[in-house]
Amino acid sequence: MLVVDDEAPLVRLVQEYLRRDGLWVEATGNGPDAVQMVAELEPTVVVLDLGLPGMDGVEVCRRIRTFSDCYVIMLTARADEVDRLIGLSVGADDYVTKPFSPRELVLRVRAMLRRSRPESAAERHRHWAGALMVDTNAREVWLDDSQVELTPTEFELLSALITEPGTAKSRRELITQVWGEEWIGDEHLVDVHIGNLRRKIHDDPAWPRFIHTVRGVGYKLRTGE
Amino acid sequence: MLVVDDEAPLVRLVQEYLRRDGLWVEATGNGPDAVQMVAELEPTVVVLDLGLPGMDGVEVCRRIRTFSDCYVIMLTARADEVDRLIGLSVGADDYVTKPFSPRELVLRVRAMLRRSRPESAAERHRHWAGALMVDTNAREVWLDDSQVELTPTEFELLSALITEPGTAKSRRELITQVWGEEWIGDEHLVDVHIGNLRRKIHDDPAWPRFIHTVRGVGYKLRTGE
DNA sequence: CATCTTTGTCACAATTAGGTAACGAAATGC
DNA sequence: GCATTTCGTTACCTAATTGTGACAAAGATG
Repeated sequence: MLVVDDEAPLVRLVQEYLRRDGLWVEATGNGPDAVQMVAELEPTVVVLDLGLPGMDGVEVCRRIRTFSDCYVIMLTARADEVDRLIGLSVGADDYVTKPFSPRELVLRVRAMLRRSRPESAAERHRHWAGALMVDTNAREVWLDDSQVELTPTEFELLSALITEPGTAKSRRELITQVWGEEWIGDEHLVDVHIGNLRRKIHDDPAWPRFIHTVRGVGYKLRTGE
Repeated sequence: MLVVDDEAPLVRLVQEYLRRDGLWVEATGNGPDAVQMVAELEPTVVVLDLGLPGMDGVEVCRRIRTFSDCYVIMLTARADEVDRLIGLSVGADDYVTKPFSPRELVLRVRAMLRRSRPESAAERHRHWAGALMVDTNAREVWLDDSQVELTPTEFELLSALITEPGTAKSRRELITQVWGEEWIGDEHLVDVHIGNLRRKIHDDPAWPRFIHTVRGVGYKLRTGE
């Protein structure tokens, strides 16, 4: 995702909006740089201002089109310019006239991204530890083909352990990951939740299949059986 | 969805209406580009003006018909031309005479999209979760062979859930998808609409077939029964 | 074995989260 | 312009979740 515009405040606004949407946004203010960056970064979508200093937006778009088939959204100050652009068949995929609402732009960008990969976002985040599986997308935990119901805290705790299997995690680390950085309270709380968790996944602390106690430190989730 | 007309304001108006209806709309003002775009974008429906500069709308339609079986809606300025067109069997599927109300056009387009071959264009617009089916083109929801009437908000909410089945969605994610980025208000609103939705699809929160509550996070739509 | 430290378990009260109904405002349809 | 639908908010109720403290059990130390 690349934004090309010489008005810095506008760029910041757009960046802010798109980043909040979880997109990575690069930006530049002049045409030649833009072409260069498209070549190097291979963005999926380029938002391009028509009135750039140095190199015209139309020219930038044409150059980009010689080597890339990324989506290009043109920004233009005057509505009647859109007609001209369409007539010229510059190669842009969409047009937005200034002033525009950031929301509108975000919607268009998202529409582009949707088109670019119809079936990609469905990737799953699953972790296995022997017979135990944690699906962080569905927020489900399965043990031997049957689902285990966990509370939010228990789920986060187990996730924290299973994302780095075999690694011993201190109580403080676990608290930071599950309760957050600035949580204050007794670290003993971790023990209680580990206890509840163990009961639900039928894990015996004296003979653990999954959650092993690391004395003096904390806990670890051991891969394999 | 492609609109071909050389009157820019009209095109923008139509785009605005159709986009508000959740459709993706491309546009061009001349015939050769239109043929090109139909080939590349493979739209389900093409709205085509009869009086185009360069290439006649009839000719454009004929060319399109040589390689595509998309629906074509013809726009014509004079009502008596319609008869001539029908006589010539140009290959258009519907005719609208100018001046027309944008609403009328939207209705016709939607009718086309409803009719569109199930195995060609519509596949990505239909989502199943067991006995529940959501058709985002027709904006219809079916449950066990009978249609369920939903309000716009309910429909969007269900769509947001069913497009990523099995994935837990936070209230904020759902709000962003249904109400938009910058919506401010209580996230609890989601709960209320989920409640209404559940009643309409006969889903019991205590024993859900479709919409499952993910405590501490939000909701997810679970595929399978 | 005696003692100290660390870990596991239990019960309980406070809090939070989710479901539902009701209601006025806004939008929509006729 | 009126009737109806839809929407966002609020309030209330129930049930689940959570942190704490007390105490038992297990492990380490010498």
